[in-house]
Amino acid sequence: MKSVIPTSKDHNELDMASMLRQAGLRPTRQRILLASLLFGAEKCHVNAETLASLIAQAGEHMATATIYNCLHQFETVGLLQRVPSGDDAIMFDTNVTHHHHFLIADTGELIDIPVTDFKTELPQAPDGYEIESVELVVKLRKT
Amino acid sequence: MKSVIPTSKDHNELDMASMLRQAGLRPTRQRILLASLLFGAEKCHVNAETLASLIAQAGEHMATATIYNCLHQFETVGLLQRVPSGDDAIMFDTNVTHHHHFLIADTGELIDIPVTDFKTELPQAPDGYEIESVELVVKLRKT
DNA sequence: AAATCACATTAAAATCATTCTAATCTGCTT
DNA sequence: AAGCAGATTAGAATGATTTTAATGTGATTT
Repeated sequence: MKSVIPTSKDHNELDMASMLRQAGLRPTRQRILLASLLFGAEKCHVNAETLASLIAQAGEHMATATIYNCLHQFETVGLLQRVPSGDDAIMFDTNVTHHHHFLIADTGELIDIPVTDFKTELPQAPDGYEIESVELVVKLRKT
Repeated sequence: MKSVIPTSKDHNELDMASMLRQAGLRPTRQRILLASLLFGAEKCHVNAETLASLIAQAGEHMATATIYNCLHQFETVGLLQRVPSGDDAIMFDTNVTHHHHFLIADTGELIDIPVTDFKTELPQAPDGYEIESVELVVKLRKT
């Protein structure tokens, strides 16, 4: 017999489903799972591999292609932002506000820098072009 | 009978050989060829594929692994600098001075921005770390 | 100038992240 | 409940890069 009282898991899934719907994405089982993993906690910087581990840890399964599809769809609708990364895998950020990054040289770890932490005077865009985005990466090494 | 008068090609090769030696690299035939292609002209932004084409155009041949090896060695000794790139291939820059880049969104083309073109007030590095490098990428799209 | 040795180069296979394919499945509307 | 567009799937394909294990080559020593 299934309980009628919504559990916190159910509640979370409802949240994620409506978030997805608002973003114009059909709330499928796998998109809801990914959304829970990404937006439920405060995990900030992920790539496909990170997510695969989280999914496995949660005792679930998902095709690799689906993970990539969803990451790109989430990016397209503005739920995620692509970020520069030291290594070869594509990294995404759940923080979609305008901000920059510290990149720890030997680990590849990323740390957000709020834009308010410094000011930049931008160069002029060449004729025929306009500025789409500005990304600053400050690479750090241990002292 | 071999001429004793150095041709301009010979001259160039001598230049490249001593450049390599100064950098602590043995001036092998393939490193000299690559150096000529990279530092002889004003080609600025290259990847392994670009180089392979240039080599083919010059009527020469080189193993792919050698191209990658040399690119990494040139980077290690400071003859090249790695630069961020929109696509998946690793890009190198023959301009090793401190500067930033415009990245044309749809072509992936890079354009140097001299540091003098704008000022940046850097954020404080977290405790235990120091700033190794600062890279600003201004992404452009056609108006 | 021959011998030597560490380092380079090589072709081919291996790897790794990502994308494609073609078949099957599933939210959603009727 | 039926049908359809869109989603997911496993597995094959791709493309950049790295590894492997063998052979070749600069530089140094004899």
